[in-house]
Amino acid sequence: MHNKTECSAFVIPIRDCLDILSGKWKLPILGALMEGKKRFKELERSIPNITPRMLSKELRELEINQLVKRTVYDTVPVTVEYEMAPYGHSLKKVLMEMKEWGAQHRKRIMTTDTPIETEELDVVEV
Amino acid sequence: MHNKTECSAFVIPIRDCLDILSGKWKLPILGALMEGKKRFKELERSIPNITPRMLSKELRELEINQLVKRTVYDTVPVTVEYEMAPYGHSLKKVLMEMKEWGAQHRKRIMTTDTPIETEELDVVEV
DNA sequence: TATATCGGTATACTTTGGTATAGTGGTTAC
DNA sequence: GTAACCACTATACCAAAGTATACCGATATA
Repeated sequence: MHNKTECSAFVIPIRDCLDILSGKWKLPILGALMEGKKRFKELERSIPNITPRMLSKELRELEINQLVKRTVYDTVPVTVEYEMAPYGHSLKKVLMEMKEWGAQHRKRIMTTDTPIETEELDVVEV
Repeated sequence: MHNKTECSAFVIPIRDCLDILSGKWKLPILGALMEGKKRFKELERSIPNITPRMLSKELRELEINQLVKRTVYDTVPVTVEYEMAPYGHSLKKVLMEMKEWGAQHRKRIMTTDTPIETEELDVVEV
C-alpha cells in the first residue's frame, strides 16, 4: 500500500463485499436460503424477530446484487419463492473464510482475554 | 444448514468477523497500517476526513481485537505508535478473498445492470 | 508573547439503520 | 360472516453510528 490508487484498490472492493453482507438480517436470510427455496412467510417464520419490512428490504437488496432469485407464480393468491441464485454460491468461498477466521478469533479472544459477551443473537430456526 | 445449531455455527462466526471490520474507518486504518507503523497524527493525516474522535475509537477497537499494537514511548511529549500486530496479518487471507470477490462483483454489476453509483469514498492518502 | 505540535477527550448534533404497529386486497376454511 | 393466510407496504418512532467543534496540558518554534 504505497499510493492512493493501490489503497483504493484495497478499500473499495472490500467495502463493496462488506456492504453486501451488511445489516442485521442478510446473514440469517442467506443461511435460511442455503437450505433451499423458501416462500416469504416461510422465511419470516424461520428467522425469529424479523419484521416483514426488514425481510422485504433485505431480500430486495440481495436480489439487486443477484445473490437471490425471486420467482412469482401466477396462483391465487400469488406464490413468491426466494432461492439462492447460482451467482449467490460464488459467495460461499468468502463466507467460509470469514467463518473460519471468525470461529478461530472467538476462541482466541475467549481464552486470552476477559470473555467477550456473546450477545443474544437472533438466529435462524429450521 | 438443517438445524438451529448448524445455523448459529454459520451466522455467529461470520458476524464476528464482519463486526471486526465494521464501521466506516476500520478498512482505511488497516490499509494505512499495512504500509508500516504510524503515529496518531500521521494516521490522521493519511486518512482524509477522519476525525480524531473516530480515529481514536476505531484504533481502540482494533487494539482490543489484537489486530493492532499500540506502543507508547516515554518522550516529551509522548510518542504513540500504531502498527499491525502479528495476529493482524492473519486477516490478510480473508481480506484478500473479500477483495477479489468485491472486485469481480463490481465488474459484474457494472456491466450487467444499470451502473451502480461509485460513491465518493474517503480513501487513504499515502 | 503568540502559535503550533503531540495524542487525544467532551459535548452536542445529525444521519442512518432498525423497530413497532397497522393496514392492503384478494382467497380459503369454519 | 368472520377469521386467517398470503406477500407485502406505510407511517411513525427509536437507537446506534458518525460528525462538528472545541478543548486539554505540556513543549517547541518564531
